[in-house]
Amino acid sequence: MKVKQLVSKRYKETPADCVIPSQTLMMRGGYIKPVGNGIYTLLPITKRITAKIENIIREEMNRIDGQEVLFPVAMPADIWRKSGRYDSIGSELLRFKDRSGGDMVLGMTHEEAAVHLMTDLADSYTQYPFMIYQIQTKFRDEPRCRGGLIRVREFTMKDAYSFHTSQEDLEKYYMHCYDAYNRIYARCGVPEVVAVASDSGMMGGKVSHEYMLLTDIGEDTIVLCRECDYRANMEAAPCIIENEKGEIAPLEKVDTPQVKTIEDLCAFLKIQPQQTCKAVVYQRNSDDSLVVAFLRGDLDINETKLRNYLGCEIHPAVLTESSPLSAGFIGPKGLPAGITVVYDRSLEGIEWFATGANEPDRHYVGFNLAREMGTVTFVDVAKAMEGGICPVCGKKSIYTSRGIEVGNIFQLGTKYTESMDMNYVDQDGSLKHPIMGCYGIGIGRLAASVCEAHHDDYGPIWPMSIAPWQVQICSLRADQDEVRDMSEKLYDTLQSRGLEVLWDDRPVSAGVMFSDADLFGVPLRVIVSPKGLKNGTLEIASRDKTLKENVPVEEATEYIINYVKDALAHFECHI
RNA sequence: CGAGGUGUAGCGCAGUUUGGUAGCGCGUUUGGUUCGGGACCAAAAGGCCGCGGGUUCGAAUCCCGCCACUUCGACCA
Repeated sequence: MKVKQLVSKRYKETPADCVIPSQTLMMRGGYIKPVGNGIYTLLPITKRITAKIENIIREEMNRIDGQEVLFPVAMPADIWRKSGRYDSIGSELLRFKDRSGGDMVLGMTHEEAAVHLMTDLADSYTQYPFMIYQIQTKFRDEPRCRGGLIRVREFTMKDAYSFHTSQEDLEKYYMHCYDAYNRIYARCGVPEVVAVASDSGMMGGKVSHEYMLLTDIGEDTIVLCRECDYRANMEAAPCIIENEKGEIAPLEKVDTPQVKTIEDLCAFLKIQPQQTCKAVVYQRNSDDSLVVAFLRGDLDINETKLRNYLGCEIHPAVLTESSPLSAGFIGPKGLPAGITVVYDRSLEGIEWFATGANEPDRHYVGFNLAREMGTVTFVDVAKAMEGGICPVCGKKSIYTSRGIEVGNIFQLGTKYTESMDMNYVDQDGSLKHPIMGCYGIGIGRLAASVCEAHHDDYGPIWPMSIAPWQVQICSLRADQDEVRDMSEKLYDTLQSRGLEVLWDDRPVSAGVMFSDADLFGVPLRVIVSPKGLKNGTLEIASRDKTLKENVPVEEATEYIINYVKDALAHFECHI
């Protein structure tokens, strides 16, 4: 491909509203063009990258016996009604009507389609296990898109669904998939992507992992241990801390005028946040009934864990004048009836703390939960915190990091096969629901994440395995016959040897050519110039700046081919 | 859904306060000079100033309504 023919345009200036490096560079480099909110056209350069990512994924899915299929994007609502998700999922599921008024949806995930397909096809235990996957467009009407390809509404995803006749078999396969995913990220040039335990959310099921690229611009918070390899999403991480019991003292009600926050309370009483108990108030979405969660004052509530414990959807409460609760002065003792109360286990064993007295401008001090409230049930609903105790190794070595989720794997169980009534006949003649797993990777997000992980100020630095081209030829002064002839010969030879070559023979200044090359991010660059040819050499340089060498013309071809081959072999890829 | 911001040439922006010929830089086209890190000179093309209504002799500018995009938050396999 010649640069002058490439459908693409590079920009010197950063487009407005770019917030992360990959977005800036992909916009400046002519990789993507926004069409609407969270909707992008991928230009040829991006398509070349994503095609390679898809091929790597395909190889790895096939290696674990996956079979590629293609589900529809637009589906009749019926199968989504059958699973129950037509009603349970919010407006991120795009619903519309066809010409005859029938309800339709755009696929945001394909569990329903997978079960629909397999219901007829896998009716005997002898056919299990198996996995089907597809690489296809998803549409999710996200409320908030962000960061170029990092969070969009329409995107390409590899989604896979496995079916099993036992939990053991699912778990065995799940581990194969776990390993396959690690191989995929390594082969795409981001071995730093790590699997973390996660909350399975609306997907149902128990065990799940998210694959995270740890980076400051990530949207998720990851909890990690400095001493062992424990890693979990904040949503799923248990909060384990040590309590100072405190001295037992009589319960005392004190005036605390206008002291509404933990910070105010600590300043007012001259105590530490760990000596307080804070209340967080939610309402159930279904009937707006109140839920109060109490936790140690220095901790934050983990809504996901609270939601899971309650088993229903909730939202932060709106406390008005007429509310039975005194905002800022809520405590365990003397709460009005009819309110669900949840005690976080961070309160367990504290014998002295300050908390609200459920009347304006009053707090209790010397509160002893066991004494005041009797035996209560403690639940884990707080966010894990820096310096907390690792649930695996038990050391106080927990820290947090941000991450981009570039894939996930779930043990689904029978949620969909039950709701959609998919059965098989088992060995003993009984009807059973297959057990499912599902496994997703966002292709565009992965491409952007690789850019996020590997770039400099001037552009992306693509790994050889997914680079849009393997070699770029920069012809400085292509108007001179020697340069043009040498370049063309090299271009033809390399291509005939199976390499992917981008050739820039435009009559532009060296600065423009190099700046554009930086934005293309092609791993290996060959510079053909009058200066070099005078010495009988070509300059060969790597985009990552680890290589810069003048190679004699007659050796250049083999040098380049060997370099590319070696680099590809590192990723288990080949010409 | 909440709070902000922005819509002016392909891209980045000024102009709006105080109404009076629509501008600048980059990019594009043509000619010339340059030539190893975003060169220079000269000429040129390119705009329903987001949309609709209103005020006015006159609106990019003031008023009303709408739309879109966007940032932060809420939300999210």
